[in-house]
Amino acid sequence: MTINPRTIEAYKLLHDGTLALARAERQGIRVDLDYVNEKKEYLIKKMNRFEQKFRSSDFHKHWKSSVKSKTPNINSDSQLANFLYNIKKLTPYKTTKSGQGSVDEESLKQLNIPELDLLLKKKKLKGILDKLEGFEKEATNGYMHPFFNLNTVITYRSSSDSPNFQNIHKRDKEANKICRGALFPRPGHQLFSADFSGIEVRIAACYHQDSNMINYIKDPTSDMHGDMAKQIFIIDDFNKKIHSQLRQAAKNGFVFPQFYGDYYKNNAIGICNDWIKLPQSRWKKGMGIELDSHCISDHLISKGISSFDKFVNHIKEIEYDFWNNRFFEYQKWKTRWWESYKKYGYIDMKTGFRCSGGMSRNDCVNYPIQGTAFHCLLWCFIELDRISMQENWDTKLIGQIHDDIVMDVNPDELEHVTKTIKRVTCEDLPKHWDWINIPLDIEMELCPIDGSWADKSVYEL
DNA sequence: TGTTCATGG
DNA sequence: TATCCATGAACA
Repeated sequence: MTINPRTIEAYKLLHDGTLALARAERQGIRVDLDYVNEKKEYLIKKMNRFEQKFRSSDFHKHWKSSVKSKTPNINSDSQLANFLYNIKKLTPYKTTKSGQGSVDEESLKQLNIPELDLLLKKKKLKGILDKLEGFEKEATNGYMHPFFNLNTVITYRSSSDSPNFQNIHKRDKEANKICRGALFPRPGHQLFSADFSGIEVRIAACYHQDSNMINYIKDPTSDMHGDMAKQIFIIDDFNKKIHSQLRQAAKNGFVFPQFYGDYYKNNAIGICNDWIKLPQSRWKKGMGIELDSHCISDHLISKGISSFDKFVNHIKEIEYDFWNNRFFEYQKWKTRWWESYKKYGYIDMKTGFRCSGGMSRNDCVNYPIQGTAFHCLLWCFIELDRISMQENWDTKLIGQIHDDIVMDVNPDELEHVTKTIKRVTCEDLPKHWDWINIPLDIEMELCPIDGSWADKSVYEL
């Protein structure tokens, strides 16, 4: 599969984008190396404690006795898999792509062996430590300069490396605090970010023009994920605010996987494991997350979903309804798009790139959306870079995370900068590309003056 | 070098 | 026919 620009404008987007991103790279972001060293020491000590505890356990003794000649490497996933699934003959919760028993976090948790928690905790800390060491390695004179590439990704999105600025820990609270707590603006400045809300969903709508989807986007009182949560968890009281965890479960366990081409059985498993913590194998009363004063499992059982198999079937019916009723036009677009690819051998992005060569059905409907959504951000990034130089801003663009622009802001310029960002993203961009006939929106976050990236809070214009 | 695991969108 | 895209570490 290859993607090539078909217009001068498409080529120019990458050319100008490369220049704008190069200026952000040169600017860089400040790293507090004393803080990094302090946290590294803390992490190493904590990791050692988990490791010592693990090494003194019966589990480890058994593992050690099972390997010939020397001690097992507790960092080796394949040695662990061999011990668990070949020596101890445990049943793997799931297998990897190549058919081996998996030892990822989910699989180890399912085994319910307390010692494995020690290994998992150590591994989590190791990930944080690696991130800090990456910062340290790439810092010169207290600043690091992550690269932003436009030539590495199959969909013509961007990537980042040395260090990767696009996968710094965020969701885990402790990891967020440690990793982002190492990153600062120039003295006297503030870190700031502006991210497009639901840009892929909105850009997808520019392609498929599904009327129900457009209503969801345009009507601020509507809530697609909330509606799906009501349907999935069978909540009749439509006046009641959907429990935020259930809404998240619907969003990340059903809606997005469905958009990317997943199907009901995986959704059912994912919702149970990752989101409502209801073990499929032991579906019973009093388990899963709390809903009001009782557990989600009790609620589902009371609604007739009395086993995991029934839940799978329930999700199957919801999937049918999702594509054949709720988002019927989106579904038709996917079919048309795929048929057209099979007939002509390529598909064209709204931004002037042509994707040709071998693609699966999922690739075919996902690539143009992912690429185009990023091109929206890239156009804004180029425009803001141009304006910042023209108006001689002290505020600088320093990076980008797919749908998120990151800046190092002079507090005196804050108001002008944020108004300019809002105008460029929500007005100038849709004027520049008239195929954007869906309203766009951004959310902004600001850190205190001299505060770290871990200290950001919502910023209202 | 390919696989698996973590992280992010 | 069945989850899209990346980087990076560690191991075999």
